[in-house]
Amino acid sequence: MPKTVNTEERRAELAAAAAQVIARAGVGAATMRDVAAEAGWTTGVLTHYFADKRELLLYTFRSSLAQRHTVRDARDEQTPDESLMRSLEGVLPIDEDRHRHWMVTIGFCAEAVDDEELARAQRDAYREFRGRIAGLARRCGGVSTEIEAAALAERLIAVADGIAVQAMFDPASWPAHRQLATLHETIGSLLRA
Amino acid sequence: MPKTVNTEERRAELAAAAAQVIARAGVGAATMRDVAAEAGWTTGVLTHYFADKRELLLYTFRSSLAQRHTVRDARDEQTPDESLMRSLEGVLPIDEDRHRHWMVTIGFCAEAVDDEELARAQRDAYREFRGRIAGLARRCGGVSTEIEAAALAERLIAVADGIAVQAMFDPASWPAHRQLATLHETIGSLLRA
Amino acid sequence: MPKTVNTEERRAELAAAAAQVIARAGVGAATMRDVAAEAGWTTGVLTHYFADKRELLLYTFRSSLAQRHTVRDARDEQTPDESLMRSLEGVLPIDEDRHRHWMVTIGFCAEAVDDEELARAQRDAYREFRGRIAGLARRCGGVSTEIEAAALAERLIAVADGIAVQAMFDPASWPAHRQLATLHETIGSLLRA
Amino acid sequence: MPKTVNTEERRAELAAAAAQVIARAGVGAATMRDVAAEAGWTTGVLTHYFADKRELLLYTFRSSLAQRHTVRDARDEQTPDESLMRSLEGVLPIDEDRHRHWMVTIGFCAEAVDDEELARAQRDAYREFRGRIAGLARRCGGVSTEIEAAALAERLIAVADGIAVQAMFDPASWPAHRQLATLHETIGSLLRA
DNA sequence: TATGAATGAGCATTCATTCAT
DNA sequence: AATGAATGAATGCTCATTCAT
Repeated sequence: MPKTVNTEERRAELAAAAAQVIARAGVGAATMRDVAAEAGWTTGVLTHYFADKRELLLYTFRSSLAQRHTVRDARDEQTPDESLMRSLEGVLPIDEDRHRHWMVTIGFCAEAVDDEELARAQRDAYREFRGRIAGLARRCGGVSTEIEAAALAERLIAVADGIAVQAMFDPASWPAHRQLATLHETIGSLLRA
Repeated sequence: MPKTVNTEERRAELAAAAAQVIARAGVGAATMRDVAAEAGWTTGVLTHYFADKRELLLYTFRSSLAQRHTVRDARDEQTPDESLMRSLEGVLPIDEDRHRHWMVTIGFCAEAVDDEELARAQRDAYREFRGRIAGLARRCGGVSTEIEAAALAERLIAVADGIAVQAMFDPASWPAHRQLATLHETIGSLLRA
Repeated sequence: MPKTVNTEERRAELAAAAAQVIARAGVGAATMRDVAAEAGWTTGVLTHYFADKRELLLYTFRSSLAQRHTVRDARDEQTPDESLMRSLEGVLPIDEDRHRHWMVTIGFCAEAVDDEELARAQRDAYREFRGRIAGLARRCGGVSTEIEAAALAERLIAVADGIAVQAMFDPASWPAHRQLATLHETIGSLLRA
Repeated sequence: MPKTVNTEERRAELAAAAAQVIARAGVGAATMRDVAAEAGWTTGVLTHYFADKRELLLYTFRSSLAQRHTVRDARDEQTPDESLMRSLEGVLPIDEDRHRHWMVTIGFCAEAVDDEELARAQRDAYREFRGRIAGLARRCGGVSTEIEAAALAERLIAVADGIAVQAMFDPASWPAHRQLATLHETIGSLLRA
């Protein structure tokens, strides 16, 4: 009986290595060799678990995304207000994981140009996140209709994303506490208005 | 008597071609050959005006940025409020030029990982823009100190960037008028609060 | 008590799969994986029964050859004239088996360059066939010496091979009945002369 | 003004190197690197003059074919009988050039499986040759119709090809003089009949 | 100034082969 | 006996870069 490997686990392991390399050196510099070496395997293993580099990248993006959701879901026993705020905080690059996820997202975005499937994956991820935030906003009260909730979600996400982008471009100006403070204040203003 | 060429003009022309290719196919797929072909020249010309690909990319980013500022500056005879709003609107990918600029920005960002000079260029661009917005915010009234103006600028930019990012990821959901409407409403809320 | 396998049968089975893949896609495209899949096994089985790909190819060639002889031998209760003609007809790619054998032969030949053992296998096969045809020619009458028989065999084989080669290169021009007619007429001329 | 290269000449030069490598080591072993090295260039040159390996192979086959025709054409001031015989002799691997051409042909044939364009190139080459031989046969007298000429051409080519194949498979048994003698005798028999 | 020929390092990918189970 | 995970060398090909003209 041959040795059997948990395929999904192995794929996740390799995707984690890919995310690491992308965060460290950029998508352009993330070669199959580098990813394999980062994971402690040879290139042959990479092609054994992923048809090609594109599939690895797609899986890495989805995996990075799923990981963030998992973290959030683990804390689900919270008030809707807390839940909403935690979800939006999850967007900010305030720790290594979230910073890495932004790197993967940017790299993925750069590769998604001219690739409909990758673009769709990104779009779907965004819509799913917007739906999630809209749902939480609804449960928080303050909006009465589905449409209002969606519009509010867009604004809230805009603020979080906007802070994240600035923090990615100018990390020195944006330590974690400033990102969080700015997020809370801006969202406070928005909800009060 | 050798033919004389306006070096800066030629560089700008080549950078425009580079921006076009990056927007169409992504940084990863933007080869020297493609850029040269897009400009109607051969690769030799590219290497004649730029030391290497990295320099071309850097110049392309700065050039794309400068072009946007030029557009804005041309309309400077406006009230401070109008000026502020126009500057923030300039961030949104609501026409081909601005969409292309975002493509260049994203591609540049993906390449800037692990390259301090590129990262600095991006950071400086951001800081310069923040300063500009803070200045306008000051002249609009409503904030009394330099520090308050900077903080407000950060929030305003966050909103504009956040909408832009969503629009880039999901263009179908974000036609120009929705981007503008959401920007105006969200910033209205912010200024009122 | 381990399962016992008839080694030779298994090797023949695998060689048949190899012949099939070579005929379908060419030697160059006949990978170990493809051959194993064609046979319904995994690559591990292939390497279990053959030391390496070269050995598989050699065995496949010999196996393909032996199969043709078996077919001929089964019809051995014939007059010498009939036997001779049937043997020469056996060269023509007029059915799937014989077409496949030519494919294997051509592929084998392409690989035999720079490989003395493979070249020898091919040479020996040819000599054995020539001897067989010479023997039949002798029994048919018309030649009196061993040497004359060998010379006649060479000519007869040349005709059959020559038709076969043309038929392989341009199958549309050479349906089975034309191959047979041309063989019979040409050999008729030769024997009459 | 840049250095200008005669593209066709360079392509022919590279194709000659490819033919050399194929004859020496087989198509399977003829790598781009080997061919480049044989020609005294780097791999980049190969891809500069040929889109890919397949195109190189196709060009090499056609080039090898054209070269043979050129040789024949150079001797065109001959009686039809001589012309016919020289053309058929041209098929035999009796010198290095013709041997190399057979190697290229066999390798090409092995690659043409599953590749309609290569197969067509080979088929067309054959038909063109048949037409040429039929034309010569007609001018020699002995056949009265177009159809008879074509049928005769097929037989003549069959004999020449058949001898060539045997000579390729068993060179030791087939020195040049034996190939020629067998060709002349067999074709003599055929024409007399 | 502009060309395009030439370089060669580097890439993703393929694949025969090994081997623990 | 059979599996399939893993290896890693080798392949075709890309492409930034150099440079003689």
